Amino acid sequence: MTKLSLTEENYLKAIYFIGGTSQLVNTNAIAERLNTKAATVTDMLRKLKQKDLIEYQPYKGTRLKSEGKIKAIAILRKHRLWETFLVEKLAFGWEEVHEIAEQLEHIQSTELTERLSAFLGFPEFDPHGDPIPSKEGIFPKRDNITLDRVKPDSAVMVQGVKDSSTEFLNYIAKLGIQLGDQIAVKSVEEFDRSLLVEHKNQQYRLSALAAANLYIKEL
Amino acid sequence: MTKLSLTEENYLKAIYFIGGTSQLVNTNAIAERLNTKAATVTDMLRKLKQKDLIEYQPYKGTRLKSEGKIKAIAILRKHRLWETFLVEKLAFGWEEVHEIAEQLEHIQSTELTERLSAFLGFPEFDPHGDPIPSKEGIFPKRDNITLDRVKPDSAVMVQGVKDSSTEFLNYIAKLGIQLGDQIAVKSVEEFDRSLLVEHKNQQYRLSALAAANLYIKEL
DNA sequence: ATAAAAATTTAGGCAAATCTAAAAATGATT
DNA sequence: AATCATTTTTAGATTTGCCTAAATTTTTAT
Repeated sequence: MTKLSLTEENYLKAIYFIGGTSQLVNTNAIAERLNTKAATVTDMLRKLKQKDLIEYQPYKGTRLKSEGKIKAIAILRKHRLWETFLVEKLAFGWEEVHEIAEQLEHIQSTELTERLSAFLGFPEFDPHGDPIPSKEGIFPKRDNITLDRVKPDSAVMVQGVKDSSTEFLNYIAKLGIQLGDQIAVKSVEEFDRSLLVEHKNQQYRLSALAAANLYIKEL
Repeated sequence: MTKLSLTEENYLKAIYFIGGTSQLVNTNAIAERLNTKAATVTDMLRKLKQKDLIEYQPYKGTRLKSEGKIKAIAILRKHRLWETFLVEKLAFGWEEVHEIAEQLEHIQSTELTERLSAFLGFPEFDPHGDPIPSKEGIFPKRDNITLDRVKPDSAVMVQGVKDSSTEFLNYIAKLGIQLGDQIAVKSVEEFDRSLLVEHKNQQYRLSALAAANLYIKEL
């Protein structure tokens, strides 16, 4: 129930993204993700432990405790709701929204979060296709098939991206791939498992890596 | 162009609210508004002066310089746009929104601000009836205020009608409303934004639609 | 198994924003 | 014009989040 500082929230979020809700997370991994130094992370881990938000044994790593998980998931919920708002209501491109959502996710008001969710029609997935946890912290189910799992000659619809780095988003933006698009897989190259696909009446080749980062639904 | 800290922004805003764009503002007045101590304010004033955002002579008070004015007005613009969003899109009551808007006003993204404004239909007044400065920092003229933009407990004079259909003119004639009449707004109903007004020693209720079509001047 | 490498923590400091208490400047009053 | 009250600033600390450099622990490799 204690109100966390913006920095504390970002640490919880980082631990959550690296290790999820159960895996041990290294100090250096956190430092790298937050562009800070290991020594700084150690300081903060001691503080978060004292607030009972994380488990932490010096030299052994850290993981979220239940209070920490709740906080981290609540921030994620806000982040994805705001991204949905930015894309669906303000017509931002889905590559542009992350930075702004990073700020908006720290706004403190559960009332606001819930009204925003209602305004957006209680969305379960954000514009990247990532699941939006409910206010109780439950994630909606989804078929997690990626494009690289698909047999040749199948038609699929793009449901989301796994890798939401700017690089990847830019890449697929360049190809013109958007949520809801249909893609037909023509063939798969034995050698490097790259795919020959047909998309918007064009044929081109997608690397295995790119395909592995596109969530799809088979049609 | 320099990015200001949240605290610096709040100081500029406070100076703006107390002294507007030209009046000298006392250290104590700022301390009171920000619930802080005079000594703290002195420190910050020295810092803001160094950044050339304010004029400041020890013991003499402070006032905004042009850069400071621009920043303060930009924050005000964001605050009022967000309030409009919260009330009009998320159906908050207009008493509840201030605290949330205080947080949202610090989100850094001009792109976001401008798209929000567009999404709201380029509003010129917020739900309290306060003017929303343009992105160039220009305040809209108050001439075109309609009765629905007015705060409760304000007295106004009828200056004209927006809708000049026979139906509307007949309606206000039936109520006995004429140009130059004084109307006092007693309260605004949350539910449908209808107004309880006092006019010619009578109290009655006006719909939000009727109020939106009456141009008024605040007294 | 032991030394080298890597990861992590400790120690000591710095900047921002805050505070209290004391000193200084201003202004108001006789 | 001298004093007293008020306002403001200065001085010295504190907290938070961050840093570098040195010390320590863990892991890896000979």
